[in-house]
Amino acid sequence: MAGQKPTDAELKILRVLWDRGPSTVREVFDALPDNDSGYTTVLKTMQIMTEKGLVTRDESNRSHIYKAKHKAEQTQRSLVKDLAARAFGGETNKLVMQALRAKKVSAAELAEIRELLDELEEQK
Amino acid sequence: MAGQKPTDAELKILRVLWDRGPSTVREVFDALPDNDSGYTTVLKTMQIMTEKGLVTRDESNRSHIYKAKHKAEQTQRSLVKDLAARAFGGETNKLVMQALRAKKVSAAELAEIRELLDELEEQK
DNA sequence: GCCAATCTACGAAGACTTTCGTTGACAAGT
DNA sequence: ACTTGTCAACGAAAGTCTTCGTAGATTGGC
Repeated sequence: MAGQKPTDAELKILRVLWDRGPSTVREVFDALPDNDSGYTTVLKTMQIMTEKGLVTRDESNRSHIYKAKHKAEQTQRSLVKDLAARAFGGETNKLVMQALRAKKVSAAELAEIRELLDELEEQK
Repeated sequence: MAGQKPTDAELKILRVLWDRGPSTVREVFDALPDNDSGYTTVLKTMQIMTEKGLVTRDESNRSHIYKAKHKAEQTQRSLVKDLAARAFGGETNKLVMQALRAKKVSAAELAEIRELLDELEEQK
């Protein structure tokens, strides 16, 4: 019941909706980085996302207003879980370590992660 | 030139090859958890992986011996990077934090992550 | 040598994703 | 009212992924 996994094109659209909040197709289209696909492509994809339940829409105006069904954090977390399962046999800690090595993380960000670690350890 | 992203079925096979080392199709097939696909399906997928350059194979015996082209860490890291880009706008630290919240990580694992943080900080 | 088992190779079917052209409804301006 | 522009809806095309049936080659046992 966690809602299914968005495809690449769907995820791009979700990211716009998370950023902007409820939006029309036109607004999403304009906000998409690197206009690599046409307006009707975006429209079609958003219609499919509605069928799948990834977004909801308000049809009371001519320009329908679309809204992401799940918060960014929820979807992101399930994507991370999915990758952990598929590529790391569920060993989330391995995923974390690879992520940390994959790209430079600033000192401030490292500190933030440390705080989270503290918090998680307190919960025991 | 980092080699492309493996699909779901391909990743399952790669995980077996990483575990077992160079293997025949039969060995991979037998090692696959939850035999959800037939022998020829696995064979076909591995042939495609050869074309794509995800694996190499030694054809000197009748049973060809397949080998993952890239090490687990390389592929895993690029998968993590890819997810960070697609779902987190490249903010790897956000991905790390979601991962840590997504699933319980044992105390020992937390400690391991702390060590890595120390190491990364020393590199400055 | 012959039969059965095992292997590679090929091709095609079905599902899913992404793409966009076209159509018809509606709106706004003149 | 007429024209122009914007919108949702539909359907079809192309690409990819996963599936497996079938065919042909090779090996091993009898």
